[in-house]
Amino acid sequence: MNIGEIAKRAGVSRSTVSYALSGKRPVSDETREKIQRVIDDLGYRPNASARALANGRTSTIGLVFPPAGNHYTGMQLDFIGSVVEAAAAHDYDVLLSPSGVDSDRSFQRLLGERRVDGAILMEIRLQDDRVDHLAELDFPSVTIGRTARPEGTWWVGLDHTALAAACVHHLADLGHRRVAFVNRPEQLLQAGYESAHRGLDGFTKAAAERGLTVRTYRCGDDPASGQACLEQILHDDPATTALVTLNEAALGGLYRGLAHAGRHVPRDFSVTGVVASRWAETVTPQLTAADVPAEEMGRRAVDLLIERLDHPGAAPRHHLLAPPISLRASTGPAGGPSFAEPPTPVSPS
Amino acid sequence: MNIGEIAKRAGVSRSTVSYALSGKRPVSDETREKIQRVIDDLGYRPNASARALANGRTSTIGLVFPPAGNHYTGMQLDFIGSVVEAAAAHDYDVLLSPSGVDSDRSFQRLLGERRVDGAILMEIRLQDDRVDHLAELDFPSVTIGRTARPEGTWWVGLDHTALAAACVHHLADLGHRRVAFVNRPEQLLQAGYESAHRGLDGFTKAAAERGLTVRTYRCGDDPASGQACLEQILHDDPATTALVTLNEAALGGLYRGLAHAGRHVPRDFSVTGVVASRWAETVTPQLTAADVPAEEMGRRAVDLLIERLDHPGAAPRHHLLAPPISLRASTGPAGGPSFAEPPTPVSPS
DNA sequence: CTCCTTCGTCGAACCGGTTCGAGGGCGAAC
DNA sequence: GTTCGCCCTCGAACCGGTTCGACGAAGGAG
Repeated sequence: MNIGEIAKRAGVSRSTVSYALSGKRPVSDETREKIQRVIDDLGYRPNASARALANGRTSTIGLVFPPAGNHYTGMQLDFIGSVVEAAAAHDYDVLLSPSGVDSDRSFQRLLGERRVDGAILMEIRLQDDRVDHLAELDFPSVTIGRTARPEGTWWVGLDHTALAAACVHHLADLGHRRVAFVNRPEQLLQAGYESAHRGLDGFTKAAAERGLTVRTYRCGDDPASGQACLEQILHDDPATTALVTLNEAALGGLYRGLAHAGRHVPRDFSVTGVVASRWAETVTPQLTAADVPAEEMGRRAVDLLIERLDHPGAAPRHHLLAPPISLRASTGPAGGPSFAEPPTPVSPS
Repeated sequence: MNIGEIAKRAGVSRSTVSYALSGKRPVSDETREKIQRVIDDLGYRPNASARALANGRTSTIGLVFPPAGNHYTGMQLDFIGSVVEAAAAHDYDVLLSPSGVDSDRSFQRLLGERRVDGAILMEIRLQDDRVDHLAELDFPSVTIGRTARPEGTWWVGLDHTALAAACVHHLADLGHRRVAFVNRPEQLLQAGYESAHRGLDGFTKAAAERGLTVRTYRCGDDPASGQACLEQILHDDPATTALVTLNEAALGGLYRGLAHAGRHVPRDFSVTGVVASRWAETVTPQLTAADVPAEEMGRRAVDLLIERLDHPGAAPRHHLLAPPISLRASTGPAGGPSFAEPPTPVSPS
């Protein structure tokens, strides 16, 4: 079931079969039909490894996955799904690489062994050895996120600074004066994760601009940490009336902490942040948030990579996205109705 | 930077370099060290395509992903993560295939073009053309889930029948008599999804055994559908006091619907089901549920596949898992404390 | 009737590894 | 001093495609 077999049965040479399939040289109608008939009969498909060896391209892109052991968030799933889908539309496969540690084994596999034509990197750090390494090699790649100095590289990113600032302004406009910020875990900040740092910057600057009193927290990527973090917030400053979070996975715990503390959302306490819409709509009340357009980002990353592969030497391009805040049900005016309404038999969740 | 270059610089033949690397024939210490030095200097790594072509194995396994366009659930992410991680431990890469439609394009790519040595399939149906097709070809594969007749095949599965029954018994033991079942979407049932059918079976039989009054529902995989479904349940039978769900993605909506209807969980209404622990712990109150051990299932699937690849002709093996119900906070006795306790100022979420 | 194109096809080389059979060098046994 | 055997290394063939140069047949121009 290889090309020689097809050639033999069709009574032509191997090269003719190849040309009939690729169309790179003219083949007579008669011959082409004869070959096609044999191929259909036998269900022949050319061997991907042989093809990759011959023309130097694997038709596969690598998706460098955050290090395993972390808790994966829903956002990451959305990235993966959209990347796979977009790649399929361009006839590319996606190879998953659980890399993260710099130039580790699986990273070497992808590049050194030429398993992929290009790569998409997730979970970018401000200083990122992987990105530097790829740039040095001039290996075709696109990052989802950007380093401290993204000039001259290919990337798709979110304007975390602006998004966090927008959250602050939203809360300030509602009259909130004492606001907490719930960031990603300590270890991710130390590792230099882009979203955590840029989000914190945007929050801090906007809060200073509006003269807010703020406290910032780092919080583990799980509900239990979220709950603990919220208790800490209310312990440190019981007068806090709102929070901004980048921590999707802790969200359920933050809500639970508020419920346990007897703070009703949004009457007594407002919550907002930067979260994938799927999650924002899962919690009750639904979260007012800057929706991370994960699906669009994945798709755009693939499109950029394909462009880079098809046009080597093209000028670097990027997309910086800043989705608007979707108003849902988790924010309200500071102070709330302050019992102007009767304490109706509220239905707790 | 190919094997010939290494050979030339080390002053040996290409085959000697190959043997030095693979160890399949003895090579003198002196020669081996000389070769190793050159390899280290140049950072040489053998080309994966060439190697795959020569020895017929790609060191890659395919993960056949549910069709895109579906909403991905957290459970799927856990499967993917654990499969990638387990595969890396065996020095295999993972190629993602967004297949699902029977014998479609990307399925053909994986098998026909020999991109992978074996495959792991997710989202199995009771009658599954993909599984039949692979069995016919005797292509090494393992399914996460099992068909109606899994005898003689390799799989890792969950005993959905037993799990749903355990949920029913748990509720019946607490005194609930009118219970609803919230299944996956209509279209997945029609497609024959295993979990939806076996879960429904287990629920129905156990409910009959315990003499419960039940209603069953199909519900879209998103919060909005969950909320609508809950409204329907209370509309159809306001005396319903509990529900069992297989629908992770709708869970947030079910909770929201209960809150809107003024039913407190678990005082007025109990909720349980089969859900990944990560989600069960995210909602408030935390869900009493049979935790799907997604991480373990992914790992076992890889282990089985590797075993099958390493020992062609080995007797088919499988793992049927039935994790116990984790008691959390979403179920309670039917009728509840019925205001024996004072209506404390409950904190609504 | 020749000469020159054009068209369609073929054979051979190549991509970068692996593997098999053979052979050179050397020490031990006779 | 042969002969045998072992250890190590080499050359060649092969995996299954792609691609280049060449060549024969047919057709048009002179």
